[in-house]
Amino acid sequence: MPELPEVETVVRGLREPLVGRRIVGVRFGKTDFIDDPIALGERLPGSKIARVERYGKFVTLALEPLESAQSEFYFFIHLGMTGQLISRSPYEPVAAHTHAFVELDDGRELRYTDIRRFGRMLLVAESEKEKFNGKLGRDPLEISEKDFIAEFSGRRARVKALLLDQSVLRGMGNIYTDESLWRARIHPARLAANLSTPQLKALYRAMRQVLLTAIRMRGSSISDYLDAEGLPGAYQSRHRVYGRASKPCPRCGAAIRRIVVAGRGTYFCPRCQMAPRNKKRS
DNA sequence: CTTACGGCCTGGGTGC
DNA sequence: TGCACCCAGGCCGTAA
Repeated sequence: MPELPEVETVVRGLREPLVGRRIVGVRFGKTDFIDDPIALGERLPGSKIARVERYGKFVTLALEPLESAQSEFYFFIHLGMTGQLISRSPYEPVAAHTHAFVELDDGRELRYTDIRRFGRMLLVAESEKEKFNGKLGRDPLEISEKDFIAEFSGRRARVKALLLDQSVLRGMGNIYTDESLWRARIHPARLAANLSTPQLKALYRAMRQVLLTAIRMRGSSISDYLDAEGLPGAYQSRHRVYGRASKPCPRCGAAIRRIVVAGRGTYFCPRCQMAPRNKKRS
């Protein structure tokens, strides 16, 4: 499931095949994951891809204005849980559940495959971009330690819920949240406001370390995730708690537990990550 | 305003 | 062999 490191890996892999290319056509299969498929079909052809960027868990293609038309606009693509965005030759066989084809002027095409269709595609005009981006919080790799502490220390929500909240930090998902909390030795159900400054500093460093290492290892392939060339990542071999219920904690040997926090399956070490003192039993 | 929670979308995997 | 059910991430509505 693509989170920040996977999306970053996809974006890096798409720059070579996409930047500078002109879109010559688009074709869609099912379109229920696209905000306005008609607008996409009308506006993409003829556009030149100026930049490929990551914004939280979104891949964004910055499109130069059409010769006759107005301002720059952005093609936002969210991979959801099972989305893949892969550059292919049109002669290669088409994977099942492929629902979008973006044809390029060099004869290749960008294909979007998504088994669940929890992903999303939309066009955002330059004038709407600020408003759209305003709904998302800071990038976990760009926020300063000071701002991170300020963001968390006043909040009474569970620390895991805050890490997952895209309006607080853009890009964290279930895997990297659990891995970061384990590394920082913080129980996922702790209230953020109850964490000490040293604990918040440890969490900040753990989050950065986990994300940067995961990017270096090209993300985690635990279900359907593949990068822009169709290759899996390797970080799943470095997961310390995620998906490891009842296996030993790599640090202390205690059995990893799975609970539900913030509505998500949550893995943690009950010995390294001490439960909150006054927590309600559930 | 902040937080918690249930429901919805879809379909592969699991367990009976 | 079939099939009901669980679960995933994001988002929205509702309630406290």
